[in-house]
Amino acid sequence: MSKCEQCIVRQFSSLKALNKEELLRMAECKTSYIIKKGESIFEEGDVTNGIYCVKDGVCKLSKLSDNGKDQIVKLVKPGELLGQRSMISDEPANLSAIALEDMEVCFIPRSEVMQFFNHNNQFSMNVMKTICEDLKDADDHMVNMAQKTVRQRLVETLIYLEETFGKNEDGSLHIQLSREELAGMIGTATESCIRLLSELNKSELIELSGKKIFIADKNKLKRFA
Amino acid sequence: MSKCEQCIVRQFSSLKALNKEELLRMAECKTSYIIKKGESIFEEGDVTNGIYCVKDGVCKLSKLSDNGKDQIVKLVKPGELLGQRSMISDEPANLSAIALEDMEVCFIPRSEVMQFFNHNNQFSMNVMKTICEDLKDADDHMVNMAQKTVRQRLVETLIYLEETFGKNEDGSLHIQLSREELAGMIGTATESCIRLLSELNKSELIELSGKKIFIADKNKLKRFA
DNA sequence: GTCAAAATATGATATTTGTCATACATTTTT
DNA sequence: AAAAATGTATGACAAATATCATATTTTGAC
Repeated sequence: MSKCEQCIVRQFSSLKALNKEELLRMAECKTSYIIKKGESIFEEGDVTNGIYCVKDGVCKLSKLSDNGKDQIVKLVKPGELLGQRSMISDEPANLSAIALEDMEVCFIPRSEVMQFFNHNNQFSMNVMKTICEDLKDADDHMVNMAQKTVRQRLVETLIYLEETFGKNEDGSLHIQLSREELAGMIGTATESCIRLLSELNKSELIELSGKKIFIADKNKLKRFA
Repeated sequence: MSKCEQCIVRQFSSLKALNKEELLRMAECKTSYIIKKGESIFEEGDVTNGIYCVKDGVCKLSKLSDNGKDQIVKLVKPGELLGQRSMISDEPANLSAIALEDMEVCFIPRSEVMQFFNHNNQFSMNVMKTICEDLKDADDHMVNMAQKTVRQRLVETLIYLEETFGKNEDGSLHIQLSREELAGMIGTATESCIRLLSELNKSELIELSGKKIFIADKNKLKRFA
């Protein structure tokens, strides 16, 4: 059983507020999982009974809409926690968490987290601030979905992906999304997404090479949105 | 200065967890305001320095999009609190709160609320659960904006308005929104909103009479969405 | 490596939605 | 009451987007 004390990603989440004793307790009760690309950590409606700490890899949080399409609500990267809202609301998951890459996650049972939550004020404050940030992001995201064109959303998403997940050595977006997933992020049909990418490519704002996407001129792209 | 102890709407918000002593303290430091229809309680970017408790009247929480249109994110009714997220994040307001009817609200300074927050566990838990609920609603709302047609969103919004704010004696929706505001809720152009209302009217699913909107057959309307 | 399956790309077309113009109705001001 | 301002309604049209069909390319299984 690996020690939570030495886990680097802990520093990036609410868990950074835990003291030595709490970290030892957590190390004892946590369970580590390897999640392969495409597999789910939990799905909409699941009773999770705890939170997950993402140690490595990125996952999508998505929700199946009535029209049968999956809308991606958020991407989650190492250091972030999953299932905090469900834990506090004491409700089943509202979103599915599916790995976009191979992942390493740790599960911490609800009972344990609630102990920290009730006895460590800094920890609970951290969790609350995270949820507040999520709420702000969700509101802003909602306004974008309602008011911006698909092209604007695509451009902004591409820039977000580069700024959040970085580039490979060759300059291409590090995070790999299928066209269908990218469409699911911006809320459009897969074909429309592909068509617009093609168009941006022809305008030389981005470059496509197989699955790889290069942002040729970020500032020009931003202005174009 | 009116007594918070006797305020009925308190029962509907996180404030229900406060004890007698806390209510007395709150009664002493709160400020009551009358807000006229159309006036704002606070606007995007304002530093609020406290929360508002809605005693009477309904307001909209909206955000100005880059395209110059106001997107309505949420409607807030008596018993609900405003500005909780900003208080916890310690950030300026992300949304504007504008009265849709004449309102009565009480302002409770941040310092006071934080006292309750830090010393009354039930209160802070209530606040957190409210924010978690808002987050869930925002995520769901976002998926709807991204995946549903304008017609679907209009139909669902009309049903939501009836179920949440009720009907007048004559059967018309109790809450009065301008066409522009209704368009701002569903995220579409005012003309499109008007046109679709017209269409629903011709299909005899709703009835229009001046500003009044009657839902003729709710089940049929639901199925139609 | 070969084949089948899946993902990506593109064309043709239908549908939805936005924009602009204008008419009509209602409310407010004078 | 008249005039102005605002809100609502509708037509004509343009633009954006979805859908369906069909290539083409890539990936994965064998």
